[in-house]
Amino acid sequence: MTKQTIQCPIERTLKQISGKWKSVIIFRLLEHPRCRFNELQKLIPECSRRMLALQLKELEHDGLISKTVYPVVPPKTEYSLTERGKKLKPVIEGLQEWGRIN
Amino acid sequence: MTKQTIQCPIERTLKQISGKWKSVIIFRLLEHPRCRFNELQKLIPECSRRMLALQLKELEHDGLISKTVYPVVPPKTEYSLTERGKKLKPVIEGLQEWGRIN
DNA sequence: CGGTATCCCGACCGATACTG
DNA sequence: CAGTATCGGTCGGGATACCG
Repeated sequence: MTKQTIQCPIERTLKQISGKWKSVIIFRLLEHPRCRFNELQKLIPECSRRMLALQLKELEHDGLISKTVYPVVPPKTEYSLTERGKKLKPVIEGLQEWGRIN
Repeated sequence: MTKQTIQCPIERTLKQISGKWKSVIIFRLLEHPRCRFNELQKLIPECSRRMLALQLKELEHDGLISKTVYPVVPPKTEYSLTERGKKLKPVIEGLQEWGRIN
């Protein structure tokens, strides 16, 4: 879990999106709503299965994404952004844009 | 120095602003241009002198802030945002705003 | 398929002391 | 005033193996 020593809003936000893969996961989920675990893996190949699971868990805990588990065999899950998570769109795009031109 | 394994623009940006105190330093410099070392310390009291120096050095290295050293005794330095750093304003404000209402 | 469990190393960061 | 040096603890995250 994220270490918590939050002072100001900007840090609150960064804590929630600055895990190693979180921002990329959110970014991917913005373009690909409702992704399965393996789909996310393919979209972010450098991220290990372990880390993907960890980051997804934290994002879910922070209420940025939600997880749907279908009780089937083999297992099937789907991840999507919550309303709260979707509100990050302009922020994520701002980060993306600044990084692109700088 | 920041570990570098950059894939996409959004991560480039986060690498540069998500050090423990970087975002706050930038935020402070947006409202208080041209800050001395001790002034920043007072603005961010929870940040140790050591960490402040480290973070400032990385921000300078990444071209987000610039440092002016006045050759006087006792020493006097001033930190301010570069043009590149100032362009982060909307991004930082976006982070701030999202954190404030969420 | 969608995860956990375990081991382990290096980066991050606090505390403290020293310096030009 | 504006830093640097050193030590040491914590923890993020990689590699690998296992599971329902």
